[in-house]
Amino acid sequence: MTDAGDEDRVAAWRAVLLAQSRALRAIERDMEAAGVVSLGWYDVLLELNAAPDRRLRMQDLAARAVLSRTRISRIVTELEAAGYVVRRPDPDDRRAALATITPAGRAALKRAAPTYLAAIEEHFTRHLARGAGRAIAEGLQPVIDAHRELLDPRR
Amino acid sequence: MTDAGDEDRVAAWRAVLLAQSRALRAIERDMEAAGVVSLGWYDVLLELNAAPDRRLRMQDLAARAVLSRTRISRIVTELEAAGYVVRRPDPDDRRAALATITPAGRAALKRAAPTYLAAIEEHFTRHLARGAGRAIAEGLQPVIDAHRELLDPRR
DNA sequence: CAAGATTGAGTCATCAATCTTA
DNA sequence: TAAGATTGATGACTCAATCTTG
Repeated sequence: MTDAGDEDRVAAWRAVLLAQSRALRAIERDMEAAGVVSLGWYDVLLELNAAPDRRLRMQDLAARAVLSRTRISRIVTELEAAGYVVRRPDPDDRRAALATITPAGRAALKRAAPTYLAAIEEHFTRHLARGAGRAIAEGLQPVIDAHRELLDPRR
Repeated sequence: MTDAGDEDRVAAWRAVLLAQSRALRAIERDMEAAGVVSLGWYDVLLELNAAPDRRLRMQDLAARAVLSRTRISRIVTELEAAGYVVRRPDPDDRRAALATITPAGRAALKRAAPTYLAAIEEHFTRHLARGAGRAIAEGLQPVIDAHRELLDPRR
């Protein structure tokens, strides 16, 4: 059953799984406690804010964020109700919907940013040894890229 | 709003988040397609199998696996119905429940192991550069340990 | 009254089906 | 007929309340 050699080969995977699930819970708790937008909302607002013209098609949003296509749809509906985003059909391809962040959305993002950054520092970054952050980010990038191509070959 | 310095400090976190969510989905799909136990079940069976006497209290199971205390309770109930685990009160402390893996459970674990290992290789490990696996595992360990202590100071 | 565990009720996320436009 | 997106139904997960034993 999973001998020592196997264990070695899955160690990095299990470390990612454990570190992520532990830190994520803690970060979400902090954001909830601070009364700022949830992590899901934050991620969507962050990507929209960074996008050209501050807007993105649903699909591109899903590819960038850590969320499924359907989940994006639901979250954008919530964000729209909160006034943080507007959704309009893409004039170039009327099947597509463009989500655009509003000034209120940018304000909410700005309010949440300090909590978000502090929580990541407290529950994740703070524990990393010198250089480990870069090694992790660069080490994992090929994994992320490989799956991005699978999802969306044109990128 | 999140300037370049901030981005650097959260890069490792976002990489972990993205790599985990992408790879996890793919691994779960493979296990589902192969008709073997789910990742949740696998994790519990794996920990039980590795434990002294092949058994663990619910709480210790939750601390080791990537699952909450309540979720463990639910999964153990399912595993028990499948005949993969038995649950008995701990004779030393009758408040506690001990979950023990059965021979059928070990067989299920053994059947799932090749798919599990192959999926991790295919969707995660394969993409890592030489040495990156170890750097990631060792780099993240302090994060995991920090949260373990928070959950359970005696360990 | 605290610790270990389970359960009822509610929330969140996903799949498959659907709607609309290309 | 396919691509983009949304939604209805369902299953997974979590919180708080509860039960039992220390």
